[in-house]
Amino acid sequence: MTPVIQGKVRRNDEDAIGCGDGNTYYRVVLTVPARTSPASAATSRDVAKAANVSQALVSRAFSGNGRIAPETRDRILKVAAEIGWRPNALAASMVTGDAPLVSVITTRLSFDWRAQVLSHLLKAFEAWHLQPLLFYAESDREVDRLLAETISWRTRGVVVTAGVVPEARAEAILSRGQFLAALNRPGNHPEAFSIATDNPIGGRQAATVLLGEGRGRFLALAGPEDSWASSRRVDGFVDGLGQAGHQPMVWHNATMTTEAGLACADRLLALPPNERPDGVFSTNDAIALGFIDGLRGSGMTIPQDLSIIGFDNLPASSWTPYQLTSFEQPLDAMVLGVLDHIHAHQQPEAAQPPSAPEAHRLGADGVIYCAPRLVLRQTTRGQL
Amino acid sequence: MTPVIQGKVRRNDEDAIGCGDGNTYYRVVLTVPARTSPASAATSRDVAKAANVSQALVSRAFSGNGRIAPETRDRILKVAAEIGWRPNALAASMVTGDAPLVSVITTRLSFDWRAQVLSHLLKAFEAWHLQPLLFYAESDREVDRLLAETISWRTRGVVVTAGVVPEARAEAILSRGQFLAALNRPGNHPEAFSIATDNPIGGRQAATVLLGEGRGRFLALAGPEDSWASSRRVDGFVDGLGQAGHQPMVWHNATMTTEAGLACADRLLALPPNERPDGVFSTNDAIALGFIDGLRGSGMTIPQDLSIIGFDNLPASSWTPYQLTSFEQPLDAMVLGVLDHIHAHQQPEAAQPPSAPEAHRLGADGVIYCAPRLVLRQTTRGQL
DNA sequence: ATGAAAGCGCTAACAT
DNA sequence: ATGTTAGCGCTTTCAT
Repeated sequence: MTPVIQGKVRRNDEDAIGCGDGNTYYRVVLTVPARTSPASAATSRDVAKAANVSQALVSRAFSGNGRIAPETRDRILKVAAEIGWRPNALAASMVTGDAPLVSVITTRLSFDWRAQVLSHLLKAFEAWHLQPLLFYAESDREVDRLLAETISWRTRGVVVTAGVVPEARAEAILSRGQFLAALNRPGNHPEAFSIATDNPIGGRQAATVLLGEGRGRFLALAGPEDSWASSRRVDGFVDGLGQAGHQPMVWHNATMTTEAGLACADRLLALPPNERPDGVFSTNDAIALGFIDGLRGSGMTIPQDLSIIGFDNLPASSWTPYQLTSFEQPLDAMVLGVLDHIHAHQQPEAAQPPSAPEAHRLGADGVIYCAPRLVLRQTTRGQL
Repeated sequence: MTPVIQGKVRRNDEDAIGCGDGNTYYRVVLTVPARTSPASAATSRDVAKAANVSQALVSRAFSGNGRIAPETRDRILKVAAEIGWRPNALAASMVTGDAPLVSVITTRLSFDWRAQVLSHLLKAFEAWHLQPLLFYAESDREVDRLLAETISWRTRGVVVTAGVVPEARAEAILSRGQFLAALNRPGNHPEAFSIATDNPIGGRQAATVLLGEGRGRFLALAGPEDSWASSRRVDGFVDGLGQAGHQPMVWHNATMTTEAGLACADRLLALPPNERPDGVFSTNDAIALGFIDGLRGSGMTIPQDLSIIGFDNLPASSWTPYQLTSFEQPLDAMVLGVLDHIHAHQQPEAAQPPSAPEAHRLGADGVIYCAPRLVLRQTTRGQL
């Protein structure tokens, strides 16, 4: 079949746009005629009629619940396929009071860890026949509103990967029997599930590495002060250094981007050489990568003059010009943990220990902390 | 409120895991008691009872359809908020035969263009109060199956950002009145909406730039042969060079990753110096970035010995060590186009010209092509 | 301005 | 093994 546009194309010559590429573009309006028959959606009743059975049998043919003769089943399935009918999951959820739907709160998928999180989550949901309904928060302030909108869809629960969960909202969600799973942030409720990278440990390990190199002036490149993960990483770093009698400078950044990293490099270079830190821990890789770029051409060399450790282990961190020592977040373990929780929520009787194979500890705040994995590269010279 | 875990923590000492970080991790099993009341979900009837009105009024209070006294409305809204009730969108869709749901087919969100696409789409949906239901395809082979699963949810239509849409499937979707929007791929049906980057134009422009520099030996770093976008970019490149009497080598790669780019660099370096291409067009930035890294330390300098142009304009392409000349895909225009189509689909009578401000042309294949934007950086020395 | 009642497309309990 | 029936929680006529 050759796809042929059968609509009318309206081309306004006054809308011609030259692009300097030797081509002329037009604003084009394509009008495709609507289908003659608005396709009144088929129902199980239509299938039943066509297969000469009762409507209930159609339901049974697809669900597998209740008795049905195999040959009847096959006939129904064949007829349904011809008509192009599948059970309406929305209608089914009316009756059963449950749809295999999960709400997911996410935010801008920039060049960072978030896209990876979402990707892993989506893959896991697909594997478990859970349908993710996405709620996009442009800023953290919108998260609570989205959490509220979530309830219109009567999903099994909500996975939060952005912003903070207000206590009252957590209670509201849990009290209607939904699960609440917070990824890399506190759940703010005793019954919420929360799993996160062990940020303080990462910070402490970073301190250990830098101290082991004999560094003496330390700097933490942090995110916003209200960023939970970043703050915890700094806490651990401060802690680890403190035990050795050191204390780092902490530079906060409004955004955790490469641009912020470049600015931090400028700030460092503005210091008198003898006051410049030589042991830097960045609470994410994006800042660290920008920082490294900002130091290029300044005469400062890594790791001779300065060591730097990042967090996230982005793909770019292993690229030739960076070779950034970093922490890999235990993404698989965390996603596994979330799915374990969802299953346990669905079948409380069959509750089994979480299958996450990674090491983890339970914090006093109810958060399950999974250890990050240190990936040593060329921006440090130490061994653990 | 201090979050206090009230469940029992079971700690198996035999599961102790040392991590070499001075901490000991345990596999921890946390048992939180189930809520005493399984929270039988509230319904509009509960709200009605509490507000001393009929159930129908509750519906009117929220929908705004039908007459209702303002004070009654306020009372109902207040009561509903106390109870924590919101209209069940699934139930509503039963009656109205329509839910503000959109299916989105996506795939692995790796370090590439896809995360950006999804991010923009999600943001647009949020702005238009459309709820995206995500379908994740680990490989292109799964796309058709997901397309079929899509129909269980009676969404308004489906946006495809991965894989190919079989003609029969397109027809099945469209025949039930759903829209079908393909992003950066053909819709394979006259009534499907398809919008894509003008890949051939990009390829041709790349040729123009490289020819303008006086390059004489050309190479295209391509993706798999069945990649629609990559192939069209190569087509344009071959075309543009052909008009000047040149012909490039074309190296196909199974994956369009930095790793593939590194391998291509090795392949180039294995050629005798006088046979090496000096004008390279990569059909995506990831390959180009890997290629640049692969050339480091080889003695070949960019853009003296060799120019390279990528496609996608990834964030990393503007980083100091790369400064890659590239094409920015007209993402905003494409997403806008998709949303225009969805609106037109919903209200055919109010059909209005697409609001995408970018230049675009209508291909003979029914695809709306939006011009990419050339971003000149340091891996080329030419001017357009 | 409000209420009563029908019914969306299904599943599940019950009857045959 | 199959059919009949009663809803699920809403929106929407239609009455009052």
